[in-house]
Amino acid sequence: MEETEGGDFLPKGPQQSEATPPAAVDFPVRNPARQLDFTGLGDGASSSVGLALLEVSQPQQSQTPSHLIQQQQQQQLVKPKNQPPKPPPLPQMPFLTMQQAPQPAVSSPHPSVRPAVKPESPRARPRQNLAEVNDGTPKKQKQCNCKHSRCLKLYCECFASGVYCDGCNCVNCHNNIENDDARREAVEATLERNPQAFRPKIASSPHGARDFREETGEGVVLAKHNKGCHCKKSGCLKKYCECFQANILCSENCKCLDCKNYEGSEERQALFHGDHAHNMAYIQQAANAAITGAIGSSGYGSPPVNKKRKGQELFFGSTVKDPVHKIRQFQQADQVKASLPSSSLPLIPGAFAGNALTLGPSKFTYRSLLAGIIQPEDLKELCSVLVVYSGEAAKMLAEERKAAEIQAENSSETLAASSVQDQCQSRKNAEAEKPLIDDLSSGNQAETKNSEESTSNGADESKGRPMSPSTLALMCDEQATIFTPAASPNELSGQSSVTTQLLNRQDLSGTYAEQERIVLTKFRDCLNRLITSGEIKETKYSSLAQTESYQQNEPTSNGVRTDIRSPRQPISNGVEKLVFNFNQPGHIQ
DNA sequence: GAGTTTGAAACT
DNA sequence: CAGTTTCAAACTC
Repeated sequence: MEETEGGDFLPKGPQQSEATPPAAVDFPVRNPARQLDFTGLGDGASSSVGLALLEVSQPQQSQTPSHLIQQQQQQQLVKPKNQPPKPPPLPQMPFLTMQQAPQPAVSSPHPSVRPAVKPESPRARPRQNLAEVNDGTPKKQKQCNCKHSRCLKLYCECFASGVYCDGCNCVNCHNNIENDDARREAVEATLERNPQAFRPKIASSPHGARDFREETGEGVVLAKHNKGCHCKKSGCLKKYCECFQANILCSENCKCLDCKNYEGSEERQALFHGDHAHNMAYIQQAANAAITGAIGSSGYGSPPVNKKRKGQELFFGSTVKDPVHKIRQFQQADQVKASLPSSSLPLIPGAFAGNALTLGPSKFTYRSLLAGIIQPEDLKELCSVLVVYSGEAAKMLAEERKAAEIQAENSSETLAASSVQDQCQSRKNAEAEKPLIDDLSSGNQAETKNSEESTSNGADESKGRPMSPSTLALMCDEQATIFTPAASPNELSGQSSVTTQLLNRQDLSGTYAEQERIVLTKFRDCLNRLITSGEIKETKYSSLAQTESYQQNEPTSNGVRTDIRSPRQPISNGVEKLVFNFNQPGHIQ
């Protein structure tokens, strides 16, 4: 394992950039410092390996940059214990310095979850100044501590990086000039086993960009591990994991178990911002997701950014280990789908969606059909709607009671009063609808706005987080206490007799019950519609899934593509439809 | 700083 | 190719 200094999450080595053609990076470029140049060797060159190297393109001392010489001189000075002073590097073993090195594609300020600097021997310190990353963070060349490998196996980070040991704490080191023959042999053997052994492990994404999430401050790096990790116990959230260590998300290349190193992972985010409030929010999110399985991650303020996602998830995969986890992965998938250029995608519908590049055989995941349907704004809206319904119901019922009283007082006009009551109720129903329509109308506007904002630059947590059911319930209760007294004209009518008070109390109780009934009825309707949305989605994806198997080689084929929509888009949202239905007068009972 | 855990690399 | 061993870094105490 290599450790980048500063505890920052700099990748192990420079990312292979687009500027570096694959053919040129068959050998290591990842740690340029004192790095041997394998350029000139192709994949098939392992037999001739010898570290041939820079001499091909960068011959000899005469062209050795002064800073290289300087470093070489320093190497002599700081050579590890039990190593005799090195002679100047042989021509065949040219070095690169950090200055020459391509900057890591990932220089993200990984929030320090670990102490910054690996303890190093005093002798090693002078080298620190040699390597700087562009952000000013000292880039210390790591020192290995190999004891049994002679630093001639890939176990040795120095060797794996293609650099001589320098200032390391290794024992019986052969990764040096003095043991160049042995080293060459080791390199040959290594390349023989794996011609790509010295290739950088981390490859930039085709998009070559990275994204910095304002929300978390974490850099979301669009790169991936060429081989992928195979972590089993670390959740890919420790530096044991090469992906995590390189500050990249696990990819379809990985074969890790219980991976939490994917975009949208609560564990990962918690690790990054460690903020208590956020943690609580994530706990809430996880809990909600576990309970409902229906709320898109975007609903919790996770901005839709370009993301790599963990493995491909086949929608109807059968190997679900952790539903919540998998849901999150799918949420990530949605976001990826939404943000990636369409031309790069085969555009797998809905929950199948994912970057074509991420399609692989290993990750089967289930995602709720309802995922993404409900957005946080929708929940807020729903809450507001229910509150308003509650209030309006109270008013309406109070009116009814009042009318009934009047009717009772005028017993001789019983039949007529009945008619009045009906009229009153009809009128109240109409009035009750009106503010709802207004409210929902504005709500929808707000939703649209929020969606746009979320889509463009990330979610606004302050307004993006949905309320938990308990919060919603509390809110409704609170609102009820506000609305109901005001909505009970009897209380204000001046009738103060005991009989009247008792009657009012009974009325109040009945009003509460009626309020509750109406609100719950509306909520039930809402849930029913949500279920319907899920069923529709299921039907659609089922058919598309079948289509997909025939069209996978035609990424832009029409049928699939036109049906793919971001969950935020109205047609697949379902919530919008649901909200409109709330406005239908007939639904008030 | 010692011991343990972890996962890549090496080996069978 | 899968399972096991070796190794060194990461991590814990």
